Amino acid sequence: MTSTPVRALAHPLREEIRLEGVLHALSDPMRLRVVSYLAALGDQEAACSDIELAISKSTTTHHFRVLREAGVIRQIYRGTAKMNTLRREDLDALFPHLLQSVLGADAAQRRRLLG
Amino acid sequence: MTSTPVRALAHPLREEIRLEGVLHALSDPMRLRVVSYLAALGDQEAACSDIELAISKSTTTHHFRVLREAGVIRQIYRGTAKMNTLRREDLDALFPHLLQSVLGADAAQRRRLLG
DNA sequence: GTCGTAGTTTGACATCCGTCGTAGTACGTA
DNA sequence: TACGTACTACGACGGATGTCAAACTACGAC
Repeated sequence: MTSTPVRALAHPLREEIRLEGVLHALSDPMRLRVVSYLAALGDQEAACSDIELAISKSTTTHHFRVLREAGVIRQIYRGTAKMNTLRREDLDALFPHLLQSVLGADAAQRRRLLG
Repeated sequence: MTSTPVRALAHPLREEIRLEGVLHALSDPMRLRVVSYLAALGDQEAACSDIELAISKSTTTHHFRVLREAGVIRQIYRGTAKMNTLRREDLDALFPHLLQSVLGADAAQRRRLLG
């Protein structure tokens, strides 16, 4: 077979993504850090373990799933790793500038609280 | 006395407002409707009862309090009514364009799901 | 086949959340 | 003072949430 789709992951279609779900997904500090990290990578993929969150593995899994089910990130398996990317195109099409302004707000707050 | 500040309500200072709190406050459909309603009014105040939500009075009180404590709205008593306004200036200063893009996203989703 | 790495699943736990109804408080007006 | 309006406070309830530890699965490399 050519690249059997093993261990497929459920993602909402673009039209199934809901604003409330996206906002809720982004309202957790850990998840916001993940999204900010992924945004900084551009199109490059990141494994779940690439992002340093001071929480257990199972909690990490949980947060990534919330982000995926809200339609914020896309996840695919590559060997033993699970790679993540932001669904920028889908989010921008549905909610123009939303992601950008949330990321900007996050950066602003970080600067404000730590700088 | 000249306008004794009876029944004062606690509001977070601008610098106490947190992005996660704002996003969480906005991630509930009822609260998003309130914010959208207030935004449409501009600087004009609205009483809690002006907004038609199909929920009980106590739940309405709860949602307005969440919005106030997150720093999204300002509430003051005027006689028996409690008037609400968006804290646009504070939010725009902290998180430029965030409110605008969330409101735009909300409008877009409404159009998409109902139009 | 064995091992290590990466992530999942399950179950538990405390907390928070959205909701309600009932009873209560504050205020304006008659 | 009595009444109606507008909102609050309290207590309850079911369900979601964030967290963990322990046991498990999938994959690549040796």
